Amino acid sequence: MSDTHPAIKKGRKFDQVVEGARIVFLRDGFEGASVDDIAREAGVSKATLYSYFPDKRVLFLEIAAQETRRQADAFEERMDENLSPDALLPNVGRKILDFILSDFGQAVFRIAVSESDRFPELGRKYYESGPALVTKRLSQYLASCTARGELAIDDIELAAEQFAELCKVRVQSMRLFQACCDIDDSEKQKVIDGAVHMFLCCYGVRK
Amino acid sequence: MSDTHPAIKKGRKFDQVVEGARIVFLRDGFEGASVDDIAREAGVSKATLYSYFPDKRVLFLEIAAQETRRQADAFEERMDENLSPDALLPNVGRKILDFILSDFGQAVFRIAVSESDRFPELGRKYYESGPALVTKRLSQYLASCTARGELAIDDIELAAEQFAELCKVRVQSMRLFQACCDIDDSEKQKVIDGAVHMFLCCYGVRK
DNA sequence: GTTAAACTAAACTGTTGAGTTCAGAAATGC
DNA sequence: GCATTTCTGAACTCAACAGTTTAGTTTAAC
Repeated sequence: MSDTHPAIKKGRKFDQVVEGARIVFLRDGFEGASVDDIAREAGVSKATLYSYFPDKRVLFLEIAAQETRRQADAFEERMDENLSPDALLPNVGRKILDFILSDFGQAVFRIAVSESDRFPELGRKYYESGPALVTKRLSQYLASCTARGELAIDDIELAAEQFAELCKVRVQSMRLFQACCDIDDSEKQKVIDGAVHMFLCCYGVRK
Repeated sequence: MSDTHPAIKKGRKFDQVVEGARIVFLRDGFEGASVDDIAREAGVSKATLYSYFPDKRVLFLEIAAQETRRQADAFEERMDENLSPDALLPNVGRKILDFILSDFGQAVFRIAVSESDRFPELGRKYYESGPALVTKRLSQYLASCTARGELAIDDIELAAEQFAELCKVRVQSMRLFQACCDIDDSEKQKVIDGAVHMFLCCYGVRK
């Protein structure tokens, strides 16, 4: 059996369908997206679309699962545990912040918030593959710093979540609610510096 | 002219309509809510509803405006500027956290996130009457502390936003994405204590 | 008790969108 | 070439929902 791919798919336009759905769902949400829109965006007939997916709901869940995986990939890289906090935290902060502000990060967040009522699993998966994953990786790093005596942290998981949260200051809601034109680089840097400074102030060991 | 009320309303069931719309919109969002649902919930006929509001959109905006006002009221009380930070901040933290976790706070946030694309003004109003208002009040207080020499803060607005953000640690996303059964009181207290401790660590003056 | 305003219930219109069907065209395998 | 699978497109069903209309009922003011 020369099956290269898992199982279910069996047509040449499968990927087109998925890609079209991705674009439209991320742009318009579940209700907002119409199947006709998706088919048009995918350059595919409705019948073809329905030959792959039994209904809109299943298609949506497929996309959502795929996107949470994609989200997880963006954070899966292990951090260099040997770097000192004041060298590594700014990079981590920048990465978190850039993700939050990216079109992709915004879209996924918006979808997760507004559809996690209709699809309870979606909210949990988003959380696991996003915020929870970040703080897990960060916790591991902070633990090794603490072990080395570079940081003095009591509740490591709380500390990790605090740092991640501090990186969202100002920018998250501003972007989310279009409360401001846009966030320039110096603004971002201010937030990251603030987060790192506050964190090290609290958990850093005096030299 | 013995007009007691502004202008537009002119029937006895006006308040019922608004109340019904409030319940259904906050529960189901704009698309999710049907006008028939609202009329049923309000105990009113559809014709009556349409005698007050020209269409669903206007009704929604009315509710949204009302709810952002309600949200603002929850934070409008001025803080006692004479209290020391370690006495006042825990109370502020508790208030923020309780609001975030309340059904009302959750519902309004969810609506703001998912409908601020369809109704651009809504997002901004939500932001102004919620997060922005909190940090504004908090900034005033922090400024007076700094003036008294009780705190040493460089960028006051940033500090205010940092404190508010620290109060959302863990609980905000957990509740939002139903990632955990529920948040008990000791958990809340841990988050607040963590926020206050971190904040004072960074901005408190050494005694 | 009369009258006018507010309200009701239910049927109606028009639209939109999910999902189906099918006759035929295009690609693919051999 | 020929056969099979995949895809098309357009027309279709069906249900939900926004908004309207109407004939008739309730409320309340005087």
